[in-house]
Amino acid sequence: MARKPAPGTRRRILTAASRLFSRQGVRAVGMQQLIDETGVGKSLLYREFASKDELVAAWIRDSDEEWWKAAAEVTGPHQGDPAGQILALLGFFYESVQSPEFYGCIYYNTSSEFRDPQYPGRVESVRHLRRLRDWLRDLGILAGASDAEDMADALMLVIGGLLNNGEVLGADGPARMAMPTAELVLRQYCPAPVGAGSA
Amino acid sequence: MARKPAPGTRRRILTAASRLFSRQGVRAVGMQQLIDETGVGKSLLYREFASKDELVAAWIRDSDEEWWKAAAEVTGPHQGDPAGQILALLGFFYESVQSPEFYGCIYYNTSSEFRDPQYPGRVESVRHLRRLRDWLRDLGILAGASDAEDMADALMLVIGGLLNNGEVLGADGPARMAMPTAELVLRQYCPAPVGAGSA
DNA sequence: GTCTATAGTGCGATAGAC
DNA sequence: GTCTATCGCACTATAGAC
Repeated sequence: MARKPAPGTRRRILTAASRLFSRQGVRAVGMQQLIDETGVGKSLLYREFASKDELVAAWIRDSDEEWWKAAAEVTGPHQGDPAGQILALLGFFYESVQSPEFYGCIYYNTSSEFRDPQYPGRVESVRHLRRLRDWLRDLGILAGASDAEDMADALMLVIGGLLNNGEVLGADGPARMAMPTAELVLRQYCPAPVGAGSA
Repeated sequence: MARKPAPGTRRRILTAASRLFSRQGVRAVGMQQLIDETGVGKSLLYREFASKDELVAAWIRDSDEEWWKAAAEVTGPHQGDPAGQILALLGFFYESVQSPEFYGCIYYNTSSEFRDPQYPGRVESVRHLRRLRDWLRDLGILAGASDAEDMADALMLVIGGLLNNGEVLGADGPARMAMPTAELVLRQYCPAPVGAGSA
């Protein structure tokens, strides 16, 4: 009889791709490298992912999915306190920047590596960032922000600055001001953002 | 006697390199493309720049130099008003993001494309961003900021967020909040940042 | 394995200043 | 014509996608 297809091959490729792409960047990693790392054959790799472009897109989609799960875990304990959820989210970002495993935000980085708006990995990256922005807006509405759209965009500025400066200048560069700056933005737009009594 | 060396060759290569690298990213542009665009011969190109890495570093250095000239012009009219200089600088960033010629910040982008801390183009990029941060700190001191280091880092967050979100999400995304957010930061740290009378 | 593209080298031909 | 900067092309070797 024929050999059964090994389960989890796709997952294994995705895991290796994630490690290599996020560390070294997409363009710096060849398909051969994926093959060497996973031990998977070329034919199988190309059966799972028709092209490198498609693999990149699948990696971004997969990371996006994982990210939302992690974000839900982080904000879960602050159910019913949208401002607290926003701060918890920022704290989550800040932690990830401090990790030795942080090599920059894959959504910003992949967009920066591929400028063609049609490039699948960029399309997925942009989608992720838009979703994040919209989530912040929704939380802003729940928190009673005077202008949730403005607040969401201002917070995206802080997040983008945190992630990108964190990669280039390190966690003790501008990144260290992410939490205070996010709180400043939150105070600007929300009636009683955090456990702050009026002065 | 002999043929004179054509003047401005190096400049011409640098100009073409700047156009292509900033638009498409460094890794996406081949040396052959530079040769085609400039009409320069391969041997001459490699005489001016011993390697692509060196060309990239020279391009970043050159752009850095140009940037500081432009920044001086922008802040010049606000001599003696350091808070005004900071706002003018932020306005300058915001304008560049709105330009149709904006393809993202070359310093953040190049750092994101090359993760090796030793890569010359990254070294130059990091240097540029550090200088910018230090300049903001110096302006903060002149403006009487309560904590100029914190303020400089917070402003770097806004700038990084502006430039990177501007490239990915467009000038009417989070980028539009750059000026209000910078003003918010400035008000937080400076006694009388802009023409703001106490309420 | 195949085919393409890349960085980088080197040489002969040519263009131009004297 | 002489001399040289520069171009254009052929070439290697490596790495890439598929």
